[in-house]
Amino acid sequence: MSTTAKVIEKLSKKRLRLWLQLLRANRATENQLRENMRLTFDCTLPRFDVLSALDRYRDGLRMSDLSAKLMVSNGNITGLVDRLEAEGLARRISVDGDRRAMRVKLTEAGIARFAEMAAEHETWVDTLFATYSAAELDTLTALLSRLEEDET
Amino acid sequence: MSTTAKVIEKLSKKRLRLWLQLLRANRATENQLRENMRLTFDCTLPRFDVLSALDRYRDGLRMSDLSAKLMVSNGNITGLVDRLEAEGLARRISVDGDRRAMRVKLTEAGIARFAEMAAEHETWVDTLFATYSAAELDTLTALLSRLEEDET
DNA sequence: GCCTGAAATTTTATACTTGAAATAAACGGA
DNA sequence: TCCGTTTATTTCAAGTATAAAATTTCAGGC
Repeated sequence: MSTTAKVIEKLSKKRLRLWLQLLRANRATENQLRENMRLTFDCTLPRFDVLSALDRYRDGLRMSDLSAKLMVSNGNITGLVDRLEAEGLARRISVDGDRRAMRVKLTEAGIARFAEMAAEHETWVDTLFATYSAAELDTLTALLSRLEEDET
Repeated sequence: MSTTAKVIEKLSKKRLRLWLQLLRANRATENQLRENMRLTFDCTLPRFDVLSALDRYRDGLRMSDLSAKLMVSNGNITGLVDRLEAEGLARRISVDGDRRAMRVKLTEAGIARFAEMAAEHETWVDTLFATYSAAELDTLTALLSRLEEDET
């Protein structure tokens, strides 16, 4: 095998190794946060994610904005918002000028609930990512941001 | 606010930012791979993950080994192995000396099928992670491996 | 004003996932 | 041996997720 081929092969192995590591890192973190969220707030991670997006956009978000931001399917968002509405944490508001669309907003209860959750959530993340220095955090974040390009 | 408090606050924000970025990177990658896997092989990512683990351990793995390695629940593995058995790609073999346990192994068809998939999968990963240099791949992998410590 | 195609959301079927309960077998003393 | 505990797996109910089809509405050309 040529020297070039060996380098390419090695790169390929390194890429695969990184992908598996990324998967494991994500799963380990999600498993911890899921458990904390369930035990402390009787809430799931997907619901927290929706609340988090809605908290950042207090004017509300379209269903399709939510699915784009969270990178999940439309049908998935429909179900999640249904449950959050049933819990009284969010509500659908019709958009005037477009009767197809829906704007989803946090209720007052939703805002308050999310604030509690976010505070605890931050401490959990602090613990889970405690081993990283500021420089390492920046490095990791910058490198990972390259993976975001969606090519649909 | 004291200088120390500011530094802590900044670290906390950086950690949260990293976690969100990790989530997005993982989701973007999984979404791409899932689509490729479905269109090319009519297969899901979870099934591929199980096949991959079984391919590495040709002597077979216990159900509980599979759930530990893939970091998913026992019940989840039961369903996945059920489907892989129905497809003829894996089989359960009783463990002698312990009638509670099951050893799961790839069938010949499973070995062949996984080989095809793995080859294509590697090219997809090559594409998705193409922007990283060898050094960056190593850095990322090393940094992410710190998140794996399960504290159950 | 009508038609055609695109857009926003929901519905449906199926699969994945969890946590908890159930089952069954192994194990370790008294 | 018997009993209580632990271990391995499955079952179950509920929630999460996707892809594809269905609905409803919009928007532009004619």
